Amino acid sequence: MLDDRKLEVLRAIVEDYVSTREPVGSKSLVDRHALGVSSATVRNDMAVLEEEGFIAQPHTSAGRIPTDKGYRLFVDRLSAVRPLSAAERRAISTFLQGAVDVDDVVQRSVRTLAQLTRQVAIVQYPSLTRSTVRHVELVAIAPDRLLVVLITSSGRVDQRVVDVGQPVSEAVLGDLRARLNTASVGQRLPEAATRLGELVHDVAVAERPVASMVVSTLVEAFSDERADERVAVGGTANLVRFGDDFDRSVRPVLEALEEHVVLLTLLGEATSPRMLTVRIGSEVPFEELSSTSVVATGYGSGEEALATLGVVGPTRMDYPATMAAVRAVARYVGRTLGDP
Amino acid sequence: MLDDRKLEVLRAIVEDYVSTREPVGSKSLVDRHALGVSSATVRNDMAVLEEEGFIAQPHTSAGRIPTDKGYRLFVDRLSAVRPLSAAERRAISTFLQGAVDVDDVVQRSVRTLAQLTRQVAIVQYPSLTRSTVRHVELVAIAPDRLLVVLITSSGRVDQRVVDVGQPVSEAVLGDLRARLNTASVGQRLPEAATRLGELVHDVAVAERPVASMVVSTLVEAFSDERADERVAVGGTANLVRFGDDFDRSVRPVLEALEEHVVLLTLLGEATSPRMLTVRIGSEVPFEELSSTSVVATGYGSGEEALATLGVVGPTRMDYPATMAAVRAVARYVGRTLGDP
DNA sequence: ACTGGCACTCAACCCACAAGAGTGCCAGCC
DNA sequence: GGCTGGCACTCTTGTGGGTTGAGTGCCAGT
Repeated sequence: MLDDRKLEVLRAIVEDYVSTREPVGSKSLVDRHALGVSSATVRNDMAVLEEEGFIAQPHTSAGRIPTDKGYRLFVDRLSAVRPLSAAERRAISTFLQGAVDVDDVVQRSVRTLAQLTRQVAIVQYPSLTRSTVRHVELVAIAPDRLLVVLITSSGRVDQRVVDVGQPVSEAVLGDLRARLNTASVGQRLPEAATRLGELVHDVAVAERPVASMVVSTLVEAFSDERADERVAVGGTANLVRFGDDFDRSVRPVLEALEEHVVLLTLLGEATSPRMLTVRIGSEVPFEELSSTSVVATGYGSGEEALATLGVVGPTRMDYPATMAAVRAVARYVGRTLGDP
Repeated sequence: MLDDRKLEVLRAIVEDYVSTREPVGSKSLVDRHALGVSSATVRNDMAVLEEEGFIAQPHTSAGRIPTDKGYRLFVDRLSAVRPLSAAERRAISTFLQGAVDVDDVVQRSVRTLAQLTRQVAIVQYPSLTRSTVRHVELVAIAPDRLLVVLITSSGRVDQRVVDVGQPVSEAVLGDLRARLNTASVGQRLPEAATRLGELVHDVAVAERPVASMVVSTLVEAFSDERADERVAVGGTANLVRFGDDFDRSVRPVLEALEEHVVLLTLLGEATSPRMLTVRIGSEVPFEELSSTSVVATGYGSGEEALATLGVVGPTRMDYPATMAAVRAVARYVGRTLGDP
């Protein structure tokens, strides 16, 4: 049904439409791509492609534009993974080089990604639940009040005050501190949580209430969802491009992008750093964003993702370039943030 | 030169132009405002106002629109401070009611302000240098390494590790901790810095190096500029309004608003919570924003400002309403964040 | 000092027409 | 059977001209 040439025609249409932003006709197609056949033949192929739903015409006697289904086929089977230019690589690494802390890394990543893809970039802060415990600290700020400090591998610091209800001696505190650290340091937060839970039983009965309160505070800090939800957005100016139907629908898109929930849903479940998620047009789970596409991937040092990043742009985007950029930035960020 | 009626005419022009977004002519003016004179008279007045540079015509035989100078006069002398409606007040207070921490307050303020004014809202995080010290904590994480924790009145927590180069006994640590707290708690950060500086001389010679290192770490934390620079932006979707010349220039504005430096400059030196800064069109210190106006004010509990917030919108904005909204939100935020 | 009236200007709108790009289809060719 | 050239047809886009109407400036009159 779809022989090689028809696929080739589809690819040519996608490429031309992406670069010119105008419906592409059979004539200009054969001019720009050495297809080896006449425009009439291409027209026939296009008729088939249209019947199959891969392309459409905005109105009779205009050129064709790819449908979401067409882009999907293009992304899945027709696009080569275009490697980044050396200049682009250099840009990424120098941009991220100077970062001083997690916040800075994320900010710079957003910028880099937005500039590279000329689209809206979204970067999720490293997820607490995926990072590991680096250090736990206990401080008595009053005889019966403790300051609990949690430092994670991603560099985030969280601290809370606990009223333990009974005075705690320095010795008990030191013992508890040591136990907490040996049990949790180096662990993923969820595992650390279970380890800490078991730990309570090993403590002398007299100190058990204290230990249990401290542990539950820590566990609460582990699963603090707010930290998980932090997201940085950049390059929204790229939404506005001259001469674009996308242009009229900028407002809803901007509005959607101010909703944290939307951003998080867009990035989706953190995929493995090796995988790239591409959602095209109607595949994007928001009505307002149905004329946009989302390219996202997880980042992290190991196999599993620390968090997710990606870009949002018009369905008519340069997928190979965008995918390459997203993947490259994710790799660099993963390296930078992975195990500092 | 400018008698009362001419001022009245200017005010009518500003109000009509703001609400209709179309150049306003003499005829429609006399229709909508009971000026008590004929359109011909108004025409004469308008000719004078134009000569003086308060209004201009986009092209011959069109209505007049206010110039920046016209808006300036309007803001300075012609606009009454329109009090907020009860509903608006309620909206603000319920919006800010549920906030759980500083981050949350700021996020909610941005949203509230953006919705209320239908413009782009900017809220600066409470400035470290303007808040006070609530608590200082020292923790030995190794014999010669200390964790220094600083908690400020705005709820921000900052901690750093210091290598003091010599072992520190628990007794010395306790002494130092007590001295640090009595010297600094309740002080503004800059004053606290000087107090701490003096404190070093009172310490026994043997511990002076340690004290000095801890103090300099704290002082560094005080003046950490990054914390000062945090700014939240919201309501960018409001930039896009149908049928608007502003519409074409959205891109540069969006770009400008992604620059932290720009945002901070726009908010300007934190003014007293009682003062409202209005910068109109060309008065805004950025070329790209010369068709926008900025309304900003400081917020805080006392006389002096904790930080600044404001909105950015088209020069053709409803100044009285915007100013009232900015002032009201600032007041609520100041109350919420001032002395929690 | 204000008003009514009048001539003038100019953007905006409408309409009609031509140009151009693109299509679909068919008959013919290899 | 698949490809091509040709042709009639469609529909958007651009252009020119005429009209409309809001708005102005000015002047003579109250």
